[in-house]
Amino acid sequence: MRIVTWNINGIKARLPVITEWLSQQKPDILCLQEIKSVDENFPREAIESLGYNIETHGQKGFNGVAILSLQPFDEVHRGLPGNEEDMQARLIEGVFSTERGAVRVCNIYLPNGNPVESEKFPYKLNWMDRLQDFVQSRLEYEERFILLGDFNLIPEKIDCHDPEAWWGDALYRPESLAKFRKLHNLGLTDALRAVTEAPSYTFWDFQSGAWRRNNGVRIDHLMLSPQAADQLEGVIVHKELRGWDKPSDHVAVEGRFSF
DNA sequence: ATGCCGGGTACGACCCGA
Repeated sequence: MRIVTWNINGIKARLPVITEWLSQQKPDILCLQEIKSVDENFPREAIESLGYNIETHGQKGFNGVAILSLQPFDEVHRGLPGNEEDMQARLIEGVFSTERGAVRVCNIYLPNGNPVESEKFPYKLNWMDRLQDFVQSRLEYEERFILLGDFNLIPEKIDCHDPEAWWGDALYRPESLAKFRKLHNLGLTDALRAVTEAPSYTFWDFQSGAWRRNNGVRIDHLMLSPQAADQLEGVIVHKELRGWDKPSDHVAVEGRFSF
């Protein structure tokens, strides 16, 4: 099974790129972040005509996540528990059947958190606390569980073209990384790091010629339960997508599994 | 280093991203 995460920075603007890429690659599951669309306006027909089932969790203007799957969904869950006041659409989870039981795919758009002095940074940290509780409860199922998406977290120095410049940013500072380590230490495997020690950026800013200068960061991740990690066959960062016409600033990251 | 880019809303700037 091929399972992909991709922050597409607006479904409306990115529809031509997405349909072209789906036609070429035909992944089993494509998880999108930043659809920037309400559910009613998601361009379902263009994607359904390629054979995909679609579940969305959108909101007006910002955020929003979706899962596209060749296989039908057994279950769908929307939203991160733990704060009834939080209206931001940043999590959708799908459960799928295989011959050997369930695969649970949880797609997240973790808050950016900048500027650090604003209310956005404590919101990020609080969101990560809630995610910690959610993932801990999910791992109790002892299933093939994949937590993937735009984490807005730079795990290590190697994941950043210019660590000194980024240090202190909400994506790369002690409070953020402490919570990321805590999540990791629940027993999750960082899929990309399980297969390579090489720098493997997933985001290049639109500004300042970041792509041309390879000034990138790795912030899009697949984190695997032990049951999923045992069946990991490889990870592909689809870097070429950043060079397409009208690209997202993020590229797709694919995990290949033997289930 | 912020808002140089790019998308969204809504139609003229302003919000947001990382």
